[in-house]
Amino acid sequence: MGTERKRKVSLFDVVDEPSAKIAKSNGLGLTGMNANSSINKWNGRPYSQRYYDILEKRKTLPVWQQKEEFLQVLRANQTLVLVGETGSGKTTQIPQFVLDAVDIETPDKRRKMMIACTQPRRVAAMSVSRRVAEEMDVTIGEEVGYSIRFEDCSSARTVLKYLTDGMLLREAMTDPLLERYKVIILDEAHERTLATDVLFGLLKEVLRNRPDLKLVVMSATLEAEKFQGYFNGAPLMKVPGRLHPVEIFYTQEPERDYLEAAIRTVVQIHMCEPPGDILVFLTGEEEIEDACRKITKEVGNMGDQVGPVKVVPLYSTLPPAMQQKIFEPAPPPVKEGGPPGRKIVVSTNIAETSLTIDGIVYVIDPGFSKQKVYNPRVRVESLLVSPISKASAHQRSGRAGRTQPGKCFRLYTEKSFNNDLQPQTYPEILRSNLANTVLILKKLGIDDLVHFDFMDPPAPETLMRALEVLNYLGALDDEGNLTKLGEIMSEFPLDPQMSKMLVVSSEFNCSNEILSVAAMLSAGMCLRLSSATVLSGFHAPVGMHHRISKQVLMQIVSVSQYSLMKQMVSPCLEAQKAADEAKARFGHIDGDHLTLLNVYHAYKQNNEDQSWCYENFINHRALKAADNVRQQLVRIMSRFNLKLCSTDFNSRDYYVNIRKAMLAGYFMQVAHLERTGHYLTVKDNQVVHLHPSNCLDHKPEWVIYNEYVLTSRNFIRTVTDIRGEWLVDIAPHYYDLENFPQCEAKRVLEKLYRKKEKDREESRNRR
DNA sequence: GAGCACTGC
Repeated sequence: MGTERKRKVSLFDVVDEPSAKIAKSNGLGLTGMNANSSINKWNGRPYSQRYYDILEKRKTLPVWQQKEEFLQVLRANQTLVLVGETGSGKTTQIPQFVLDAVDIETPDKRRKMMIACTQPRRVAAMSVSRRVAEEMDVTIGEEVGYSIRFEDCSSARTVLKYLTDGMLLREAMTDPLLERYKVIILDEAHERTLATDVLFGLLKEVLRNRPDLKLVVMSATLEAEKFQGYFNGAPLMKVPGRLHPVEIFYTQEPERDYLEAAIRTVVQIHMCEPPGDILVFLTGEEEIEDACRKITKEVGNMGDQVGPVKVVPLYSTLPPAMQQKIFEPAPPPVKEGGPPGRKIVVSTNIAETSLTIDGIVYVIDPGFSKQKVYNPRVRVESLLVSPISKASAHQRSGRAGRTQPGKCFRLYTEKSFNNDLQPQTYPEILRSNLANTVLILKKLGIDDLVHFDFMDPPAPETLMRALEVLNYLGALDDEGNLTKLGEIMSEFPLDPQMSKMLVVSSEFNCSNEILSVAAMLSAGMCLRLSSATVLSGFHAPVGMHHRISKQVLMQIVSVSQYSLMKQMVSPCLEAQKAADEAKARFGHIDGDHLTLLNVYHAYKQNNEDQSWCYENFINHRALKAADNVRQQLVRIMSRFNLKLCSTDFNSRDYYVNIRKAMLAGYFMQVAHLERTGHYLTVKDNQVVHLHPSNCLDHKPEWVIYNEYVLTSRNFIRTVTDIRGEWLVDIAPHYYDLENFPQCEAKRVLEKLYRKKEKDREESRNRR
């Protein structure tokens, strides 16, 4: 871990100084250190700077004072770019202005049209619409509503609808000209989600075909000119934010170990700075839990010369009940008149945009985050710890100024900030597997992907890969046109492989079961039931003994058990027992997919009972989510008259059919066990290892896998045993030996093809 | 035998 962090930090030019020396002068052993001298180090820096230019802000009027100007510009233009920092009130105000400005009746006066305001996140769509409904004094779901997956809170009377960007994209699939809308507002456009980027290109075309439609693009400052350029020089309006000034500090030298530096900075702030809570940005769960422990320990070591602290971790996979802790107040002084307490939140990027914590005065920004990257050559998405962008750093520092003037400590040099950080985070569309996106584009009628007007065009190789995958799946024909199958597949909110598996499952007489497997996978379930999972607590580095494996916490243990287990003195044995029991109960030796199916069946057989879940180490919340997904998938299946059916459970084919149906979707994600004892992915010939979380009791010759995870090694996770014969039966077009790299798997396949040929001849002769 | 940033449909 330590060495890895060093490697990451070296992305900023690290001074070649032994880490020991740094640790000695600035290290964690702060006891007895002169507090004031350490704080002066940053207070006295000549290069500390105020980031927000307050004078410039005064030049711009607040959003509610610019209404008339806004209405004029909107009336005169089809597209308008509106720039506003967090706290400008644009998300609630602008849609209400629009409502006043435009005639929402169709020209023939026969029906009303709506104003759509998109948000990247469900919670935002919901909470903002509620607030606006309240401001307008209407009932939510009536004139003002929202629409998110699983929940449509709108009616025939709705004129202003908040919805997620993904939802609007789905709507476009059935209503290509978005004819029910008069104005579309794309909010938080600077976040550049996949859906927002597709909507950009799509809306640009729709605007040409619908002169009556208007588009408002709302974004934070930094990329406004780019949006303006993209939308043919649309006028740009600015509204100021209402953030307090935040003072930015940089380190004089690059930090060798950002985790250590972050902890040191927390302790220094706590010793020397006035009251106010601290927010620390780190990259992932493990790092965060580690930091929390170390901070608690460090502060504890200092005794009662400093105030008490409440250290709170925050990341998305934390149960909601635990996430709530970030809103609890800082602890009171230990004794009356003693030093005040402080809340310290250690968080992933989730606190950068999705979650807002009031009362934060100090932000510590080490300059890194985990980012998704896609390698089209091996078709793998992975997470990489990378330096953040300037925009992201700006966003992070802004978190310090929500309630009062704040300070942000950047654990990198000002030179690094200026020279090394790229201005913007790469948009998601440049970092993702686009198979699903291409399928949606095709369904939207975009035939020429190469000339589609992407704001940032993806790499041609990524598009080629996506087209290739869709062609192998039968969603596109050889000319790249959407097939009937592809059309059905595009309706499922799933990856193309999974949609394919589902659509063909009726033919394998197991659609009921495949629905459950798909729902479980889609709800993010990958059960880790092996005892080794739990045992990791023992094998963890010194100081981590009391830590329970996160898999146990999140995947098989319910929320209420989480707090319980955190308090246990030696939870490892308990957790191991729990996992062993769970595995004994639900594990299926043929694979993890089937184990997921077992868990789902058991859950249903026990009437979705919460206490049953608790007793059986099942995460009730996750199962409920899976059930929700399943219902949605069933509705889509019925819409296309896809039969819901099962093989007799007592039949030998029950599991065989399920495995075959899975293969029909996942034939491109197969690995073969070589004589060396290693697995090689088929065709790509990547060496991979079965993730130790798997439930198999043997190493099958062929496996399908759901995920390819690049971490310390190349792992395939959620794997199921399949048979070589099925490959040549179910996906001969992919297992076409003419077009196959030389390898052991090829020789085995050759044999299988010969055998198949022989069998065919024999049966012919018998006739 | 290991370790999943964050969304969304």
